[in-house]
Amino acid sequence: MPEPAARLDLDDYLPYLINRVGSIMALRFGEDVLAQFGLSIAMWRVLAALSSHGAQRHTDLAGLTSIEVSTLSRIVTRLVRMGLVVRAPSKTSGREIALALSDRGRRLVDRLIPLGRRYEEIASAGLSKQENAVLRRALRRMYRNLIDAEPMAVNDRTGSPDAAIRTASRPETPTI
Amino acid sequence: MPEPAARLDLDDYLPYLINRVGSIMALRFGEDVLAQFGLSIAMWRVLAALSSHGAQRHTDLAGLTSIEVSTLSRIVTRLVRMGLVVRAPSKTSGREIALALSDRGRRLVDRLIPLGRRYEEIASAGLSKQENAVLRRALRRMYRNLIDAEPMAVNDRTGSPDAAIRTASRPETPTI
DNA sequence: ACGCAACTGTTGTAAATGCAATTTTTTTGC
DNA sequence: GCAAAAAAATTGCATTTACAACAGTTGCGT
Repeated sequence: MPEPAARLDLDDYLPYLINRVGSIMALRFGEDVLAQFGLSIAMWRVLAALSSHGAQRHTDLAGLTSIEVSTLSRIVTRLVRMGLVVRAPSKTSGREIALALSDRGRRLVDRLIPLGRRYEEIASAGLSKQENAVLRRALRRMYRNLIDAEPMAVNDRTGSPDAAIRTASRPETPTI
Repeated sequence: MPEPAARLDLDDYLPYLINRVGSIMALRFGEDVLAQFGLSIAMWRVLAALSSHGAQRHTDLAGLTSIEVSTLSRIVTRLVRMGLVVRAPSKTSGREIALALSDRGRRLVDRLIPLGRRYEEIASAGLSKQENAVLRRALRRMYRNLIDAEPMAVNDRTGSPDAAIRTASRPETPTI
């Protein structure tokens, strides 16, 4: 007997709700604001992370921004060429490179921040202070839950031979 | 007169929190579950939307999934080739519902739904029923707010009379 | 000191993505 | 009924992305 056909109501499914808000938010902010400055969403994320957390190594920045390292590498190259970011080889370690905002980059970000805040306001209009607080706490909690979660064994009937392998080879976990 | 250097605290910035949760959630579910079925996140979104909302036209499906129409077109082609989706030949005078799950597609989705639900649980573990409800309501409200919002750009002539409902159709790049 | 394993960042390459046509289908005005 | 207009769907093409391979560093155990 097949499953009782567990129905899925998208409009109450958390991953769907989150993706949908994220998509429209990026679309709007990207088109309405960032495009005018010649920036993509990814670039803005990099700049914002550097502004908020200060100078970072490449790998850490990837974790902060949820951008894959190789993708980030090219984005940073572009930001450097645009004069918004500077690369500073670490004195203590020959393999690490510290990334930081240039003066121009900092000035740009400082100009962008109020616009981002404004969009945040627009998005969360109508939410009470409590609701807003709950929302943020919930999102932070979800992130932690997912970071800490063990990979779920999803087996059909036959034992999958690679469960152990998958556990071992889990690269690319945005460990903040 | 320079701005008071409005500081941005990423860990309290809604777009950032949302993007971060969306990224990790997609990464985990995609790697742990979907990969074993030969599906990408985008494919799963399409299948889930068809399951939840029934047969859809191409454009509507794009709106539902926040996937750009041309991208969706190719994804659907692949799903059809995989035998999971059928393009209902739009009868000459009949209804114009073009895309639907095949029997095989429906069976697959029915098997995937509990797994998605499980991940939803994992993600929202530790949240009370009230918090969970607030979270969902907040996300729905944010979506509506952003759909309805006027572009706040500084230039261009005002009053875009195009009241047509805007649908998020961009990327696998959720938010900032 | 040595060698090997793990870390860091970059690059090669195939696949995915988004925009702008282009083609196909549906609606409309007469 | 039919041609024009509008809307929907697909495709061409340049850009972007992710995975893997690579090259250079560091750390650590022996």
